[in-house]
Amino acid sequence: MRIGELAKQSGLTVDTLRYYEKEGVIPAPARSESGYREYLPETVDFLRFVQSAKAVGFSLKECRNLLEIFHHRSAHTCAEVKSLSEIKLEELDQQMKNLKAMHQTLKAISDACCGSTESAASCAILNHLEEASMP
Amino acid sequence: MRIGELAKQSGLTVDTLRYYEKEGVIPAPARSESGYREYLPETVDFLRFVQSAKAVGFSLKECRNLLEIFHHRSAHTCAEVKSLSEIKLEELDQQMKNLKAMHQTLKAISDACCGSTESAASCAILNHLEEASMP
DNA sequence: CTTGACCCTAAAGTATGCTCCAGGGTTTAT
DNA sequence: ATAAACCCTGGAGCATACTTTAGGGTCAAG
Ligand SMILES: [Zn+2]
Ligand SMILES: [Zn+2]
Ligand SMILES: [Zn+2]
Ligand SMILES: [Zn+2]
Repeated sequence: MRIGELAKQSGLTVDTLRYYEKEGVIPAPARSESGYREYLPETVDFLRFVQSAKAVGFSLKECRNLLEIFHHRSAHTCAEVKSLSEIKLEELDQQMKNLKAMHQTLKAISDACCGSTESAASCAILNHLEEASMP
Repeated sequence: MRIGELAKQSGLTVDTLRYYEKEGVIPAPARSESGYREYLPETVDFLRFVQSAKAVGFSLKECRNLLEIFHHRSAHTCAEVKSLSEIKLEELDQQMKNLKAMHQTLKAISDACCGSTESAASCAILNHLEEASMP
């Protein structure tokens, strides 16, 4: 399979595939005489794995590490894999907390604004942003 | 006030201040004979405003726009300001939803893994990532 | 045999928000 | 007068995940 076909089957672009190769996410495939990349069918599975991992928040570098584990799974443990998941879950949690705090603060400020089409000369939002104390 | 003093009072670095100037976040100040930036005291307030806006999720570019409004608030309306807040609140909401969905998916996958120190040859996490169908 | 579709590389560009560097003046205190 | 501390500029570097560009081979169909 050449890169265009792999792109079609994986839903990624050829540019992305070459980028993933450069970044070590997918292994460099064999080359034809003319220098074309020749992929094995299972590469599609690897890419699906990567896309799934990305979809739950893993960075490309983390996907690369996960895929490395996937490649020789018997040399790794469930504990190791689960630990990576739990770390990521914690990160997601933290990010949600941050967003929630931002949302709450902004909501409170926003609610204090009348929203009228009069001048913003004494707009509560602007006032709050000016006065807010950041620790 | 020179840039070092402004840095101290605002809690930002001189590099950041010069960067903000280049990006149009804060106006270019007057210069001394020797070319040093000479800031007015209210610049500290502007920077506090920017930091507050950043803290509730506004990007630097958005902070720049908000500060522009702040600078001649009487030429703008509460409706305009509140609209910007509400758009940002929506964005924060969307980001939280995305994170929540990622978290739920990963949590479910993670819970299916035994976490043992045995081989990951049949790890539920790896299996799920490989099989997961992404629409 | 030519045209279009496909493939190759290295390098630069995009967006965000800084941070650091080199090389060189200025101010301030001792 | 000299050294520390401060200021200046332009440009590069970092992290992330690609995308685009430029210039140039290869392959398959008609
Ligand atoms: Zn391994
Ligand atoms: Zn208002
Ligand atoms: Zn205006
Ligand atoms: Zn497992």
